[in-house]
Amino acid sequence: MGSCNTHNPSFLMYALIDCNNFYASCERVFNPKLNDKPIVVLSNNDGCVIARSNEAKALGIKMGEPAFKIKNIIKKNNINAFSTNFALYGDMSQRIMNILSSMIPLIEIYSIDEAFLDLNQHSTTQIYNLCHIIRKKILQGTGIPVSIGVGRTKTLSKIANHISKRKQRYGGVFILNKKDEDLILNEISVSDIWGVGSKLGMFLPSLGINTAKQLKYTNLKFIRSKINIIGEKIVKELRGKSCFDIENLVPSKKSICTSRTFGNMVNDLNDLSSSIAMYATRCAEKLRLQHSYAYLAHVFITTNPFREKTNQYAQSKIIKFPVATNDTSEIIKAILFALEGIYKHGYEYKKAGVILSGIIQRGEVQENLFDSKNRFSNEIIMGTIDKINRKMGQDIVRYAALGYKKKWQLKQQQLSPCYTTRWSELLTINLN
DNA sequence: TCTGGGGTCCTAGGACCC
DNA sequence: TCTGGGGTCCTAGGACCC
Repeated sequence: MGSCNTHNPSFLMYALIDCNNFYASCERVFNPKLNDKPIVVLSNNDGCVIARSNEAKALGIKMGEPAFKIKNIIKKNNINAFSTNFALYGDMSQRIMNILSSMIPLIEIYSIDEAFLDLNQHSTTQIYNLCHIIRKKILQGTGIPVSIGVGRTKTLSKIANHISKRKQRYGGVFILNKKDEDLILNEISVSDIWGVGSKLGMFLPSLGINTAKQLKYTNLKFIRSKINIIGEKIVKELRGKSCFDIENLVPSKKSICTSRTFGNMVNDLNDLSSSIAMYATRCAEKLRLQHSYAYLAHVFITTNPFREKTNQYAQSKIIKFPVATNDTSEIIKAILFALEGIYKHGYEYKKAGVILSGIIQRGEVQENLFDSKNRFSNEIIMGTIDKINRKMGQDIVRYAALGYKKKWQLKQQQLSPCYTTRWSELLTINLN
């Protein structure tokens, strides 16, 4: 944890580039009929709204709203609803990040649709021109519109981005210069600051702090005592002292989770076991992908908390491996054993998951004197399975515990084709 | 009426992000 | 009837040690 950079020359600038309504825009790229039409993208099981086009926002559809509650609005306004297509969004994201990397030496891929850029080598005029070129290149190369905000710290660049996205007149690029900061921060509500969530968004106003400008001029020690060290860093960032650096190296994950809400209620232990075995398999794959090992595995099951009238049950268990592992069969075995311990007959289960933690790198694995496993040959087997499955398709080679009948499978009734990642689903254009 | 002090490590839970 | 998924960091408090 580095301390804040107190020598932050005024020419040092950060940019935040953010794709506009990313998932909705991805759907649009391959289906131009959707231009100017309202679009929503739904979470797994077509459950909640997780992305909206501007037109859908204008119709009053809220983020996170359950789909069944807005069925009528969707029908009445001919809103195009899509199931999530992460293969498509992930691939589009990669293309955008590749374009950025080719133009800017230091970038941080912050999320699937956002990146921070280090622009410290550039003057304000250069930055302005560069940002417009970036927008144009991404639009030409991928069809995705983006907004760019520039400021003296990451937090200020987030605020600048907020403005560029909401005020059409800036043409998608807003540069927050030092002299204008107080004026702009005065217009920003504390709850719109990066790092201020729902709880702080209510708490800060109770202290009389309503705008970003008010927070900026609040005493540091006061904030430290009332909130925590992150609160203090946010204030410093608002003052132009950079506390959050550009992180251009992708750190390996410290925890790996695979969990799903089921398409249908599940009450049978066998069905639960096959789903859990599948999640353990995905987790182990992710673990091997970053060449790490885990010594803790966590399994959890829960009934549907929204169904208040039915009996509720939620339980979890953590298993500690004698030697850190990334072997799918070993993880499945441990997880299924733990599941038997927490499973209770007579409940309708709605969600289950597996989390791996205690993650370490290859060289850090402590061997155990009483270890009976042949870890060397297991690694070769895992590597081979990964290779085959990557080439031939997920779960072509699978453990028997996964089964084939999937009562718990997702509902995805509005899935768009994988235009960019599956040969059979490439877009075809009729030239007659 | 009184019950040491200080350090480290670990973990559960909360808040935040997209 | 129908309500997502995958992460990170911080803190408080307990266990343990000297």
